[in-house]
Amino acid sequence: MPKRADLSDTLCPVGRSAELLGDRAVLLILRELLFGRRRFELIAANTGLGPQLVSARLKMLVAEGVAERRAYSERPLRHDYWLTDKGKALFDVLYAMRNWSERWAYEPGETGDGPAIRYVHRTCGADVGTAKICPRCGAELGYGDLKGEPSPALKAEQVSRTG
Amino acid sequence: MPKRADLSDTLCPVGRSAELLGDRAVLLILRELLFGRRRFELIAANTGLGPQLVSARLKMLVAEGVAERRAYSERPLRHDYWLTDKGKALFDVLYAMRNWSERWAYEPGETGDGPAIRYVHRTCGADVGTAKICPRCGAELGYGDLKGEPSPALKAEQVSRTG
DNA sequence: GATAGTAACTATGATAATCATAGTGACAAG
DNA sequence: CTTGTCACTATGATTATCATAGTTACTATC
Repeated sequence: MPKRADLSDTLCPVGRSAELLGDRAVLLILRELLFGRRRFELIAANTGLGPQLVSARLKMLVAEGVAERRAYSERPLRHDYWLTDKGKALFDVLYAMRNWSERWAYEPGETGDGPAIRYVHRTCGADVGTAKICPRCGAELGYGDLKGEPSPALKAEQVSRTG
Repeated sequence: MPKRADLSDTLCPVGRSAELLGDRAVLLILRELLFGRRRFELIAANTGLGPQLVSARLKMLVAEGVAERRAYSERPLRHDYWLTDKGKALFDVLYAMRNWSERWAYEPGETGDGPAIRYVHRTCGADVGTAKICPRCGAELGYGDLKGEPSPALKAEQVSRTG
């Protein structure tokens, strides 16, 4: 490829975020970080991305202020990656993607019985389905408000990736 | 590049949609289609993408059932592209991207005074800001419910692209 | 104290996606 | 019959991505 066209100077808000989010590797890494998987090797294993690509994208996310690199051990020196507030706010985007997929991206019965991931509202316990606001208590649903439970089939897939 | 890793068989809903949406060109084309710009040349001009890429992505969107190719003129034969219901449902994702950008992706004052795009709820007239549900009437906000008004600066940018 | 293990990366070469630019086909208008 | 429009396709250079292997720095085990 040639150098990718630069949209970072467009004023369009979709164009701006597309510069960051219009990249499979970035989306997959964000998924891992949002699920609380912070370690390099775990991210690489779960996403199936090569270490070089993971490394490059994590550097980019740090440079963009979306993630933060922290030492979690001094001896031996080890680092992991945490989302900043700017990064946590991307939950809404990935949640919208998840909702779209649950509705449109599976063949009937492909995920077993229910959704691929069941989300429960932490504060009231309701299964939110694919709603944007909690169907029981009406609260908005953002980062940290939901507890995700993968279906047995998805859980099996995740285990097979991490070994 | 090598063949891009295929995620279309993953059960993870984010992974599945990432296969489609983790691509700058796709996001930009969807933006155009959601804004009602259906003609090939207009899409190419507004996105800044080359015709080959636009052509390839539109074919893919049609193959995925996200868009539809229709003849809008018989003589001369001319085609344009319309979103299907599956495509219209992606509004939620792009709207979440827009909301994130409005909050996190601009320097202070960069868009002038207000947001880069002001959204008004069609049925009640409220300026929704960056809310997920209408702050006045409480309705959920989906495809077709909002009227977007670009800021003067963004409008100028759009005009400069299309000539 | 030499070997094996762990975690976070970096290096290398092959492959293919992207870009810039130019060109095509079918028709309409002047 | 030349120019213009619109939806594309063709070509070659560039470069991002993948697969695989290697590196660094330390710990744990034999």
